Amino acid sequence: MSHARPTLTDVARAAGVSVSTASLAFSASGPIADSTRAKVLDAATELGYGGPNPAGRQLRSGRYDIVGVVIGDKLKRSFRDPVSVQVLDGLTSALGEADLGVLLVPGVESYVDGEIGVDPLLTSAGMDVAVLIWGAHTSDPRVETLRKRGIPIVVGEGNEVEGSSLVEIDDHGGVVATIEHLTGLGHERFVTITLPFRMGRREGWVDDARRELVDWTPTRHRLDAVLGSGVDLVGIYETEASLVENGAAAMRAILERFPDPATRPTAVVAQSDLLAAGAVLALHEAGLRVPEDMSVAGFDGLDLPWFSGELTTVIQPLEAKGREMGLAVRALLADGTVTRTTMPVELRIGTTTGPPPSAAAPRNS
Amino acid sequence: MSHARPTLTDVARAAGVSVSTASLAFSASGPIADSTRAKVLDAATELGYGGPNPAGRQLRSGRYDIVGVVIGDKLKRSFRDPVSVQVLDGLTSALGEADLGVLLVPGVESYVDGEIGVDPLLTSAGMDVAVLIWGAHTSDPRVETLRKRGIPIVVGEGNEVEGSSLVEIDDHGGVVATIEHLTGLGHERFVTITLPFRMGRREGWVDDARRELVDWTPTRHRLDAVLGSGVDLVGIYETEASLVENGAAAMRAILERFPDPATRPTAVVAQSDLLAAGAVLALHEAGLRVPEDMSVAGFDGLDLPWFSGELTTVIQPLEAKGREMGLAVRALLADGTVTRTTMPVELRIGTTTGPPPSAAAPRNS
DNA sequence: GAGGCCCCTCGAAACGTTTCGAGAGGCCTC
DNA sequence: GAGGCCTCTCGAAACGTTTCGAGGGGCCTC
Repeated sequence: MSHARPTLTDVARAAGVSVSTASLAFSASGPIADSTRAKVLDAATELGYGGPNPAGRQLRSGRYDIVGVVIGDKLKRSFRDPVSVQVLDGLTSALGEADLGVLLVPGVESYVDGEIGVDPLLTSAGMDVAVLIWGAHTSDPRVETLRKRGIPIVVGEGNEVEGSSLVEIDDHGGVVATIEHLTGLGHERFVTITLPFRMGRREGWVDDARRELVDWTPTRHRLDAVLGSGVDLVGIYETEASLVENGAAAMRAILERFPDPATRPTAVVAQSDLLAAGAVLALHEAGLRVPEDMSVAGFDGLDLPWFSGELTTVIQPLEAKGREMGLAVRALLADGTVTRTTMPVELRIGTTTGPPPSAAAPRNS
Repeated sequence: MSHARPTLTDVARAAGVSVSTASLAFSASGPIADSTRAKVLDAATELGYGGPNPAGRQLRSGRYDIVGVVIGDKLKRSFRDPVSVQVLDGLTSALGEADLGVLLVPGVESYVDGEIGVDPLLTSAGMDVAVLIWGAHTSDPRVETLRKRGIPIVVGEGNEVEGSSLVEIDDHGGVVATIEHLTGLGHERFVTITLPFRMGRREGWVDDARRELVDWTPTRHRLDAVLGSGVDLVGIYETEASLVENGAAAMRAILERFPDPATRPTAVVAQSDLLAAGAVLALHEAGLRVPEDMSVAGFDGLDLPWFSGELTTVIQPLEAKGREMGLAVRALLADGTVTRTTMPVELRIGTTTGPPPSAAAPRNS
């Protein structure tokens, strides 16, 4: 008796009220006299009652007040990436304001032979809405699972998924602005360093066949913007992860492939700031100057306190994007409103881009 | 009818079996003939049944299969800090392996006049165990709340909380090894840059009164190790957050307070790698060399790809610590076993520490 | 003083599942 | 051929809460 955890019924009995009244005292959702509430709360304290049992509440009300947040393929990668972290940050604060909890869900359990296993949490955990932070297509097995469970979805950076809310940024516009800035400076030969293409990651130069396999939306959008701009793109280097070391490795590969300064690409468009920063580091390592020998532009607008100089980059409102997703969740929860938002970006011109070397020191000198 | 979501009862009826048998087909926890299971599963697919309702399951079984992870005072800070991120990473993978979900819980809702408000999620969300990643004391209101709810606790880096599992690292040993390394090199005048002291954050030099107010366990352990080592500690600089910029600001304050190279401290013990890295950057900024003009040691063993050289630091097994917490959770869940673990650390001597300037260039030269 | 209205409290009915012990039926063994 | 055991299925009983409509009582107004 003293061992079993007290229930609302016990509290009600001790307070001398009905169970329904006791419930009201906690939920604050119905009319109740202050004196009655106090009586109930006192009885609760007396008995060591820790508040209504969530399971009971959830079952009866049909609400969990929990949002499942599906992050990249590995928790590790998502947490390491400041971009995801900032989005997550905006998202959690917007959800927290509505007293919604965030349940972390790994994206996929396994990736074997192209077969994607859905994480058990996605199939069994209680949640009112699911947020797919990084992309989804209609054929996505995760979408399939959620749809079957009747859980509404908010997608970040994905293809349009029927009946789901979508929040994305103007990737295309950002990259186009970058390219225009660079061509305006006189650049003619470009290389681009891309984010991972798809779940089956690899690192290296991209050929035509591989180019068709871009599956991850931001990668595709940003690559398409370069391809569509008509500039002379002499190479596409695909990375395994958006990290400094990957950017550095990419730059080393670029320098190795184009040893001759005369024919070397003069501008590098990296799809993320960390990749760009890594590229700059590798250039310095090789004794080259930025932007005198090569211009490097990034994407994200991260604040890199350790980076000397300032990256030319596309500032995307990461935290605001997260918040926007949170608002989309709340709209879905409030009245089922499906929304679609595109966040604007802004080109910031830093110290890592400048005129190409041929312009600064003409070939005939 | 076709509108309402089907329940297990509907599936059972459609499959021509009892509800309990249908339940067995999903839970895989009882004996059931393969043919029967197939029949149930087919009926489920037919009806578009997405699996057992979590609320029902939770209510009946009393298990949520969810672990509440309480992070620092602000989600933002935790996510920005690679240290937390790595711990979180290890924790989530260890929990994921047991199919336990991670519910993110902001530590406190508010901090006003020393009054700590507990986040509503802590009082109302369903969870089997709570993990306090960064510290707790017995009088902690969060501990109070959880105890009342009967939720077992795993604490990382905290005071011992009665009846809770604890996972910590050997802070003291790490700092002592650092100090010994530095005194061995001939250093005599030390400064230490500390992590935040407590929830009410401030930045600046620490006087005796403030020194009493250290509330955060790693900060206290590491500071006590310096104080107890008997070296000449000429200043304690407290930071507001463990970030590169805070370390740089601290170093600027140090250089300002000790303008004379002859009396300046020659060794800086920073309580984190980011602080140490920031300190090194600020030294370079001021035209000083590391370690020739000043030695800097950190703590954490982070991998900083952008840092030129290698930090002398104490390597703590962050991810392993997270995993260890996950194991503690599982032990608690399995049979209520309360554990207490101290993880070992290891001093790594890098390129940021060396003999003090007086030794390299004696005063009488 | 009576009628009406508002504020508060109450009882009953779900919400959908798992668990438990009982029991039916089939097969093996002696 | 009968007994026993094993495998599988079943029915009933919770699990603890919220919600809904009904209704009781007090106070204000006329």
